[in-house]
Amino acid sequence: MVIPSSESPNDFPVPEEIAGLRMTRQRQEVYRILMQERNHPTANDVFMRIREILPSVSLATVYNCLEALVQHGIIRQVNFDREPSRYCPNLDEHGHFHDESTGVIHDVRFKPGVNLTDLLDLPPNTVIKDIEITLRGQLA
Amino acid sequence: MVIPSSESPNDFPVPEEIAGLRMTRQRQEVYRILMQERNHPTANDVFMRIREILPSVSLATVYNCLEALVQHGIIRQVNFDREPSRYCPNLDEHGHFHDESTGVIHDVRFKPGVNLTDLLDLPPNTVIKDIEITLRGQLA
DNA sequence: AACACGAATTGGAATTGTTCTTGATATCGG
DNA sequence: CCGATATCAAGAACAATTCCAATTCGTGTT
Repeated sequence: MVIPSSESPNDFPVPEEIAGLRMTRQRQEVYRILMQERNHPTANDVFMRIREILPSVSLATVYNCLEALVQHGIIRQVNFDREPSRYCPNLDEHGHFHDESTGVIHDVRFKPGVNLTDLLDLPPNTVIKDIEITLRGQLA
Repeated sequence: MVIPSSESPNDFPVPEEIAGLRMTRQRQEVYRILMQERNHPTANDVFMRIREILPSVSLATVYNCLEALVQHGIIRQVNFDREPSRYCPNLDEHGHFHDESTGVIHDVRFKPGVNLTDLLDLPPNTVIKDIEITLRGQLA
């Protein structure tokens, strides 16, 4: 059983401001939870975790914080089919492997030297802003 | 203005049964619409189109048909972020490029000889069932 | 420290795409 | 033709997310 602490563990520094975004207490906690739980939690997962420390936070605020962090490029939003969105603080270019037998999502790096857009037959003059690569399967 | 024809254009053969799936009239039409409109339509797009020919079809039936076709590997379901699902009759391995300025979705082939899983740093003993690669950007 | 103002937060209602439920209808094997 | 099974239609239900209005908070300025 997890006993909620009145104070959030300070495992790593949470800046007061990132990329021009005011880091309020709620945003700090949301970010901290993402850094701490590398499980690609959903908004609701974050909501349940944050209430252990800041019981008054609303789900809407969690969504607001997540969106603010995403907009400022501090975290990434990851979608699998129509499942609830998940959030990921790993900013390196990477994909996601969804293990269907456990439900766990693994980050997948590209092999060294791979530049994905080189391998695609893209229309000419394409400006790519974002790539998302997701895999479904099982760890046999 | 489009005048609904009482009969569906028979541009290509629609089998009576595919992969063990009974091809009812509704499923035939849904499939035909997807083959005809390569715009990656949403369920609602298909719904509006099918009513021109079969006015009694319900949205639920469109969803049922699309799901049946997806389950039997006849079409593919494509998701962009949290937007409505889109459907695609192109079964070749390919990605999707979402042009943000026009909203159009382009199929993106891999360059010849590219095997995506070779380029990824996957955990050992991984069985991949499905890969989805989506790109967002603009045609400059 | 008090103030003013914009930003952030809350809680609940609303929205949206999709799924479920129920009863009717069609189709298949015998 | 008959019963079993699959499919369909219509609308209600659902779940994730967004919107809204009211309050609170933070920050910069006197």
